[in-house]
Amino acid sequence: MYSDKNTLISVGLKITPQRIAVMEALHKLKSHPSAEMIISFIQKSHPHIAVGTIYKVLDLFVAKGIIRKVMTDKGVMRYDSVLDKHHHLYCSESGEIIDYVDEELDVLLKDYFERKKVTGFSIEEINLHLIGSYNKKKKE
Amino acid sequence: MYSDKNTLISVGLKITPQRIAVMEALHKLKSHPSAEMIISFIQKSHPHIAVGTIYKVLDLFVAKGIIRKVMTDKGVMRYDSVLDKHHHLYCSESGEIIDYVDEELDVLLKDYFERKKVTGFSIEEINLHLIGSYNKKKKE
DNA sequence: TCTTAGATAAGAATAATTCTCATATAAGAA
DNA sequence: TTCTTATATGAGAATTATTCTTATCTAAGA
Repeated sequence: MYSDKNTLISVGLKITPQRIAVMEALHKLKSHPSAEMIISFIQKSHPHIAVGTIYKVLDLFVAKGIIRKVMTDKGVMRYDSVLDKHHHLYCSESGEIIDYVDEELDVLLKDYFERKKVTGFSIEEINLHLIGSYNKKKKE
Repeated sequence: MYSDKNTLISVGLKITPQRIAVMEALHKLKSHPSAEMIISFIQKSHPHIAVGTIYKVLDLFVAKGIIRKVMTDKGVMRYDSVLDKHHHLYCSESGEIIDYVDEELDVLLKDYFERKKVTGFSIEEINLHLIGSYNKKKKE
């Protein structure tokens, strides 16, 4: 797997301490962190890195395809450093967002949309969002 | 189908002109409007309704289950007045969000997750988000 | 018509993100 | 190794989006 520096080089970006710090934060905060979580994390070890810089670097990484923005209905930006095809579990209790990977599911959805052909709409991506909660099994 | 007033009454809310205006806006702006779109729409005909009131009424409607928040990766709140089970098409060009309804898809997903049983995670809702674009067919 | 619990207006406050521009610096050239 | 310069960053102001506060208004039951 690429190192952080190699990733930057591979997309034509200069290696700066601030960018390395952001990438580290994204990898260590595994749970699709919000901008605020990333900022807090970074400022613990790099208190001099400006908030504006972090936002700018995050936007740059999204633009370069190094990370992706995550959909939420909370009105805050969250980020995903895992680029491989996956879906998300949204814990309605904790707010946690967990990756869900299953190739069978991907095939199922792909087949369905090849059959169904949503008229006039060219599909680029299919994301499944599962809302639920951990552990407390509903007794239905 | 319920009228706006009946909807309010059915969830124990008083009928106020501001609430009626918000409901009208939600029904007329069919495309999962952002808070800003709703505010702009309402202030054309009700310039005296305060922005804070609109936000408060929207939150109240979400809390009462009259409308729902829509997931986006844009960091702004958008709302959905259609409560029936459906999925969304996200147009990556226009930003438009369109409802997608297909019972077969719902059955497919339900069956899949009954077989798969995501360990320790109690599913409340399954939402499919299709990202793509209209009309310009990709020549693959 | 009166009463009052709850709703709203207005704008201040907060939170999240973007912008500006002087200064710093990564990295290629010499 | 030093120099150069195109690009990056810091700092905080500005903007945008949303929430809070509280005096006043009002929906609807009595």
